Amino acid sequence: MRPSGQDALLEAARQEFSEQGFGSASIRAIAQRAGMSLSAMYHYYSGKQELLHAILDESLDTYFASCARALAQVGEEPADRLSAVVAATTRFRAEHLARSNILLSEERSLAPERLASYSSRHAEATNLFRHAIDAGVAAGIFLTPYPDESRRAVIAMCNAVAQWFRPDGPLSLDELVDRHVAIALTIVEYRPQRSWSAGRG
Amino acid sequence: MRPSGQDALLEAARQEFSEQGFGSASIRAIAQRAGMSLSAMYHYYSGKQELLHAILDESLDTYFASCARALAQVGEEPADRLSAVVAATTRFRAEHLARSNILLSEERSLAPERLASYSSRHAEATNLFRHAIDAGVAAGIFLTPYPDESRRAVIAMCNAVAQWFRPDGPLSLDELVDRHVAIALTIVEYRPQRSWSAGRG
DNA sequence: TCCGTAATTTAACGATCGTTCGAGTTGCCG
DNA sequence: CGGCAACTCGAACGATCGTTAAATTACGGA
Repeated sequence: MRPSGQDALLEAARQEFSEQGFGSASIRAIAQRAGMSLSAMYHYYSGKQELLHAILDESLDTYFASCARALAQVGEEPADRLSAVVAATTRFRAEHLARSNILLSEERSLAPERLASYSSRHAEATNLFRHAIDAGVAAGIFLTPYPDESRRAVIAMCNAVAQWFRPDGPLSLDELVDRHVAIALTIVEYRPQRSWSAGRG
Repeated sequence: MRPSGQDALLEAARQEFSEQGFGSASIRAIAQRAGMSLSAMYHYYSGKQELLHAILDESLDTYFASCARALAQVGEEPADRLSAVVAATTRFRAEHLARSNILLSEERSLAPERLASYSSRHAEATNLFRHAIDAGVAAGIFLTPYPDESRRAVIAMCNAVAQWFRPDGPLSLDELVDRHVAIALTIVEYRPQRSWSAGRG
């Protein structure tokens, strides 16, 4: 069976917002792309803004779930946690190009009331990187003198995937993820220690 | 004396396009911001598209001039050339936030006819990084196993500056440039050699 | 069967958009 | 002074925008 009205609508809106930008996208084009009339759309969402809000919310849910799944499979070692977050973020950017493009460029189109909650969740995502990197620096296994700039560099590397990656490109996603993890560990200047668990206290 | 009509118009358009996005920006708001009537604007530019084209063109001119100036002050050593390009790009992003935001997000708003020439110049900018990095890898002083992904990571780090940097922030621009250069050399895994000039041939 | 709710339709509203037109003003050059 | 070009203006055009209203169909439970 084909996707229900809601799903088809969100998918159509994702494509339009991602391709044209929120301001240039037309809700008539979205409805047509979803195979329904303009008014049918208003039965599900009360307007263009709520459509954007729904997309951003659902996209963040998907992203956080992906990060949580990756983090659940590793221990407390900062290198493993950073690797997990880098891998999850790179994979999300590549597998959800439209979602990522909207997340990364349409924050300005959010109504002021909704911007606060979005910014809060955005900061929460940044903290996933921050905690892993700061923990590694504190433990002496990440030698970078610039934890903040390193974090921004790692995040920027992952985010940029949404701008250039194409599924049919020469590089497989699995290979890209491995390379991004390696580069991220290079950026923070990861130097493994013999025993992590014994190093505490 | 205050800026002439053209300059005031371009500055106003930069602000509006950067804040609202090309699609959402109104040429009426731009004209008002520039202190002239709507029709006066059409005396200088034949439409919204040409306004965007003029901004992108002038921004790229400024960027390339900045890169050329930086490269003219260094020799042929790949590390120096990469450092120069990273410094010039980081500085440009920070000093021209509006220009950078438009350059990095409004390519999709360009008319198809003009997109070709823009993409060509954009690729030329990428090549500044590519040549420096590939030369270093070929010379054996950049040890990164992933020159392409390293290049994308370095460029992404520089580009991201336009999204978070604020002139009144805690970090001075000079200090940020130094850190970005250091991180870029870390990403490509720069290992200095005793004598570069003797290593040729 | 009847009722109520969901789902979907066509039509239209007011607003704003990019663009154009025609006339008016300014200022320089001969 | 006359005239031409650069410049500026208010008003309007047609199109499209987001949104709303009224009316009709589909359908599940009492």
